[in-house]
Amino acid sequence: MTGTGRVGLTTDRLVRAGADLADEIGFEQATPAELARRFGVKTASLYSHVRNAHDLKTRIALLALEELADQVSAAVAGRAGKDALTAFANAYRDYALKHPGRFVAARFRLDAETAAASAGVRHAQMTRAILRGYDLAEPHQTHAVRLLGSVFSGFVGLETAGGFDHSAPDAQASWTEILDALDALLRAWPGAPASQP
Amino acid sequence: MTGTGRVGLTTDRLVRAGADLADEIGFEQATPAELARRFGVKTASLYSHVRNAHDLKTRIALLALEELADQVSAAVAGRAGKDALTAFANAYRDYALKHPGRFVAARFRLDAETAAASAGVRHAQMTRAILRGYDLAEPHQTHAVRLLGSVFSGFVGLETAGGFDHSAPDAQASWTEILDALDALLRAWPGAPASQP
DNA sequence: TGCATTTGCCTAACTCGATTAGGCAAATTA
DNA sequence: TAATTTGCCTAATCGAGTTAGGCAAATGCA
Repeated sequence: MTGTGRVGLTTDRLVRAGADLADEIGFEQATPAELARRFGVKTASLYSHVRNAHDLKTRIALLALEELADQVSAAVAGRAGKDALTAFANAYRDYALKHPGRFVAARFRLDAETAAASAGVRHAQMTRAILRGYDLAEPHQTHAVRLLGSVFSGFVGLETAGGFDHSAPDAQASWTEILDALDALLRAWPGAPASQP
Repeated sequence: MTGTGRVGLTTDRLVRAGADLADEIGFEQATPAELARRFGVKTASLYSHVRNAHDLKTRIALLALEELADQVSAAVAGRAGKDALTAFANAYRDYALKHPGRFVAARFRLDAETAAASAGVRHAQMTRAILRGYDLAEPHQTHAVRLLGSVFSGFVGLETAGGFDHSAPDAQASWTEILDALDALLRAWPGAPASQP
């Protein structure tokens, strides 16, 4: 803002500020131009730290995936069964509600190799870990993993998009009951043996 | 493309072409500039038919919602119970896979009044109609509606984003089993009375 | 401490998309 | 055929993204 010499730009600072920006004004609006404005710097100055606009978004996405994986991982640690399921789901949803821009970023389309090196794989691993508390053999386990991913991403996506805004009851009530339902479903997954020794 | 006089632009033709464009190159890339190029026309010429870029996207979204509601409604007609559930889900998913750009458009954030006047309300009604075949009193019914919406939108969203691309088994297998699971879940929704006269 | 080198941000310049205002010719109507 | 409407164009502005090259501050080294 003040025209004072160097501001101390860094790829990392840009990405972090970009993520904050995304939370404030939306991931799509988190552009190099706006970011430069925030730093009191000319847009061109960003280009020594970030390759281009797409690169910036990719880095924000990777940061969000990382943060989200950390939160979920911390929440799930030491829990099992429904307890773990709930902790996972709530950590995921809470992150999305607290960081809507980052959440959108986490769903940004990454090219295959970037995705493979991202924290997205930790998400998959953690989802699978949740199912350790239930009795699901393959391929049922994979199907269940995908169901959980679908429900979480779908519900939170709809919620953050305002999909539940103009109807009762509030989203929280549905969320709680849906987690109960998912737990019941996982314990009695059709086609999988009910473990009854 | 040929500089021949008038091309016959219409709001309707623009929106329809815009939807096709979205399916080909992505909803975000379905811009006035690209659309004008397709019609062999200057960008400025679109502005007598469409207010601006946002208006264009809104209209594409409304078209997609309408089409999707029509497809789903046709598929569900005359069916009940699991049959209806499956028909609904498959119509929804098939539409998304065949029209990825339109599907993204259907999830475009509309302002409240536009949304209220859109075919989005038909979607909500139809989802609720599915549950007629199951025995769910309020508020369970609403929670179940939201679960279904979450699963469908979540699964298809992940699938079209390539989320299931690099793992076995294929998405279709999971989809089928997830529908089985949802049916079972709806028939034994926790907290709701199992209708056993 | 002084100099050389790196490096960070700037200016300048270009391209392209969105948008508005106003013009001219084709289509429509009478 | 004359009058009017209407459709697409030209011209022009603004802002975003991006690249190339410059100058000064920071840093490294003697």
